[in-house]
Amino acid sequence: MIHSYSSEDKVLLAVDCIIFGFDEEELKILLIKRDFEPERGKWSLMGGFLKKDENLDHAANRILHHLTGINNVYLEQLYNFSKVDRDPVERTLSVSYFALINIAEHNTELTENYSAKWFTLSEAPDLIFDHSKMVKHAISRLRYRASNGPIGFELLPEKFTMRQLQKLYEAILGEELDKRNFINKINSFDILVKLDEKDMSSSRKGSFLYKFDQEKYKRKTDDGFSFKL
Amino acid sequence: MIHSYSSEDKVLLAVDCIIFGFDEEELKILLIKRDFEPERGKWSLMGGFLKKDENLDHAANRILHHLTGINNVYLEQLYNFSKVDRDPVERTLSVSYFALINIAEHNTELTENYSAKWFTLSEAPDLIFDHSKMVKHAISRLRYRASNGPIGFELLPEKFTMRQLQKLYEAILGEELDKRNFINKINSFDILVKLDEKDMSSSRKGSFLYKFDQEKYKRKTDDGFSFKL
DNA sequence: TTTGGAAATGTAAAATTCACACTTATAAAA
DNA sequence: TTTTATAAGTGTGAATTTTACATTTCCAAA
Repeated sequence: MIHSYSSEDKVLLAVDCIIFGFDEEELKILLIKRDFEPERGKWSLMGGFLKKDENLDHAANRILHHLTGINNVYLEQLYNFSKVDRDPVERTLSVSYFALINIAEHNTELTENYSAKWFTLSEAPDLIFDHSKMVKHAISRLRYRASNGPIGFELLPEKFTMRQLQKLYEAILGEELDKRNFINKINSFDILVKLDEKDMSSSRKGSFLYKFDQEKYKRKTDDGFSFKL
Repeated sequence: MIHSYSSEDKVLLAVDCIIFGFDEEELKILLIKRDFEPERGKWSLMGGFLKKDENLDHAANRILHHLTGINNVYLEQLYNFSKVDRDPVERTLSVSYFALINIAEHNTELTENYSAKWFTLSEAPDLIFDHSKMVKHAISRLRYRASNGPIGFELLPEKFTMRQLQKLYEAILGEELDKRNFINKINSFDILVKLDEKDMSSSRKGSFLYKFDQEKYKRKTDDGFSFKL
């Protein structure tokens, strides 16, 4: 039995998070303004290095918690970026993760410490290294998820209207959807509970509030059920 | 400007390849019997460590070439497996890649050197570490690719019959397909060229040979065209 | 009691997917 | 040369899914 692969090269492994939020109108991403080298003053994704006693999901959670104060967020590993000179300082690979968080729930003190800011997708500045490529990739994965089933309830308040949900999907997919078709589709998934509470803020009539039913969702996905928007 | 991230942990990064082949009947994977520690004598995926002057795609190609003698293979990065104790020798992360190769084209001398063997999916033995999980994941990605468009022409000879192509899809998807529906679908993609040559080996009538038209395919995919099987 | 405005709701046409069976071409055998 | 055996090749109608589209309902506020 051997005790190390001693002659092999070791590398630095970073984790960079594409953090999506939603403000009832537009899909946004959270970026930080670097006050450290390299590329001080430029915008980038929030990231950090993998520590030797944690796995990647753990690192992504840790990094996200640092910036937002939130734990237990939707996080999904995307891709390993590995171009040799992608980081000018030292050979570093980076695993991208995307996260979905409710903008209202994050700790603004923390984000201010990092000079972080929410940007709509179209207003987002150029990013350091290959971070812009990571964002593109994340958007396409997010769209894929959205057009293949329910996703993104993390981006809404616990109780929400169909209208809000539709707006979220429209923001993610970047296109307008038909109200009736959308509702029919969502109802066909059978993963929402209609409350008998109404939101009166948007109209005189008021619109019913719904909440996401984790149980039903779990049952469906466990049965190998495949959604499709 | 700083010159290193000196205080950060570095890790070993492996690349493991799930190598798919096809023998006109069944989908197979190529596994090696380890004659080195750890887990000598057990079956595993072909893998290797990332070197500091190469990117991951390069490493995957290198590893694949070592084992099969083939270059320029279809390779796709899958996922970074990072559980802290996944490798008992030393903290190692592994990025999985899946590859599609034509069984007939590989260098059998090389594979024999590695005591490598082709296994059908159902006959494959348990693998070391988390390699079985990697294989599962790869199969599901391959199935996804196959049910969303053309893939796997690498697994067939340059000229092939519709029957062969259908058998390949059936092997990948693990289900029988209707001949007419299959042909209609493939034709609707408009990515094959019908040759006026016939393969006489399988029937008295003989069946026309086709080849994959890289150009047409490229044009379609460039246009954001989305296939769907 | 009237009014304004978003919420809620159903249906028909179009497109896609699916299920299904007979004819044809040819080599080999008689 | 005729017959035979075998996989190749081919089209249609039913079922399902997706899309497009307009009117009525509810309620607070005036």
